[in-house]
Amino acid sequence: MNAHVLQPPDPDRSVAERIAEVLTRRIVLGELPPGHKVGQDLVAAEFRASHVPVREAFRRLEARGLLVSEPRRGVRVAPIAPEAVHEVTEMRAALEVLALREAAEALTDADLQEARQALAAEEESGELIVWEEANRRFHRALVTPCRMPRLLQAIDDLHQASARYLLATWKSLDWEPRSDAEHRAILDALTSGDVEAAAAVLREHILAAGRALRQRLVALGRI
Amino acid sequence: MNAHVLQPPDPDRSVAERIAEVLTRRIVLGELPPGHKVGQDLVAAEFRASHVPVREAFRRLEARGLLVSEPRRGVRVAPIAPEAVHEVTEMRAALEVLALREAAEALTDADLQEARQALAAEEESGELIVWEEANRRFHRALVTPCRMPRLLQAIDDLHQASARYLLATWKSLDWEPRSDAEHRAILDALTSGDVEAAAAVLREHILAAGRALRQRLVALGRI
DNA sequence: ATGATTTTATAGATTATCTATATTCTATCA
DNA sequence: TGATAGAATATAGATAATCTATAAAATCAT
Repeated sequence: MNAHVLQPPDPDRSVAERIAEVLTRRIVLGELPPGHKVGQDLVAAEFRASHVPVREAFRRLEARGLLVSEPRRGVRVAPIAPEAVHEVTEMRAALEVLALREAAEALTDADLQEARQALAAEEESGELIVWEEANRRFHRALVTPCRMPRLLQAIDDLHQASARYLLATWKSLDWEPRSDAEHRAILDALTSGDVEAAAAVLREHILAAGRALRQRLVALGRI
Repeated sequence: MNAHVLQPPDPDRSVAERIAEVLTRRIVLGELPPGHKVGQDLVAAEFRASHVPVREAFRRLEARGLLVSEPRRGVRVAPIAPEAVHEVTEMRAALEVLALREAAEALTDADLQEARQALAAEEESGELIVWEEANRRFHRALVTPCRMPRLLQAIDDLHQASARYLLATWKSLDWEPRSDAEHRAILDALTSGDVEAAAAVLREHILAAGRALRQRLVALGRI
């Protein structure tokens, strides 16, 4: 019996991969809140799958820091704590700056064009989730040319965590479109070939965004 | 039937975790060479386990970069390439420096004492593998106090990769004990409270070791 | 009401079985 | 003889039914 009613069959991707993908999206979007218990049998039933690929998907998300697993007690959606925001922010700053420096010499006009388009998409976006997608596109355009798969994967994982913190903290309601002046400054520096200036702005940009997020999160905690 | 003949039963750790641990050790030590095909049924038979926890162990090691998985073709031990050495080296430099800076204010005399003991163990070691263990102890002592679990996990994973590259490149035969002057310089800087100097030396130390490793690996490739 | 005890639900794992694909072996033909 | 198409085999990925141990919930006795 072919089991994949909801998802397209797609023989090139394993069931575990597809489950991991859907669960990732739900966690990042906040549909599954922090601390939420994710029962393997429930997920298996939903995806018309057995518990084996579900457990494999759990292991993937655990490695990415989206799920936490307690022995004999199953898995839960990772909590959102100010310390974790700080951690992810600092790691992003360190690794994205590294990636940008490594990408710089390989950076083509097409890459810069992609970043410009992402920036335009940010400025057009009226909704947080749309802005966040463009934001990720922008950052990714700058680092992808470094061609370091392990580094890029680590940055992607951290970005996912960041996006989750952002969406959980600023609900679309009270979010207002931001100027993205820093993104523009990074692009200008890169266009004029000043990689170090771009790296410095990128670093401060990530840290500032992290600080804002952390403050807001602490404030929410006090309410 | 209780299945655990070789490993102690230990109900607190899952079968998957124990398999992952043993496979990790084998890959790091080079007992399983790069490119080696790891058959799930073979591993399952060896551990007297079913293929389910074996696959979970595979997912863990895949996330750590020790295994690579091709759909429908199973998993292989990750290759060792000069580009990967460069990548891991740069990531380690970035993240360990971050961790050291964050750890600095929490660094106790006990931590420094542990680092000193590790340094002594390095200098006493006549064998590469013993030295490597002490080396990891040293680096870990400096970063652990930062209390950032995600960062520490990432550093640990990178260290494992580094250790694998080191052991694969310098077979114990042609390795000679090294002075570890840089480790001593880091310790001296920290003892005198100069965190920035320690961070600078740590960074250069990691990068220099990475360069040496990479050069040797490229040379081996040319033979 | 509360603490101890039973019940229930479920995580983790096994075993047998199934399908699809990669690989290997073999036989055929140029 | 050598390349290649096709059959046979091995195995990855997955299912389903079942089992044990434990954590959580419900029940009962005090």
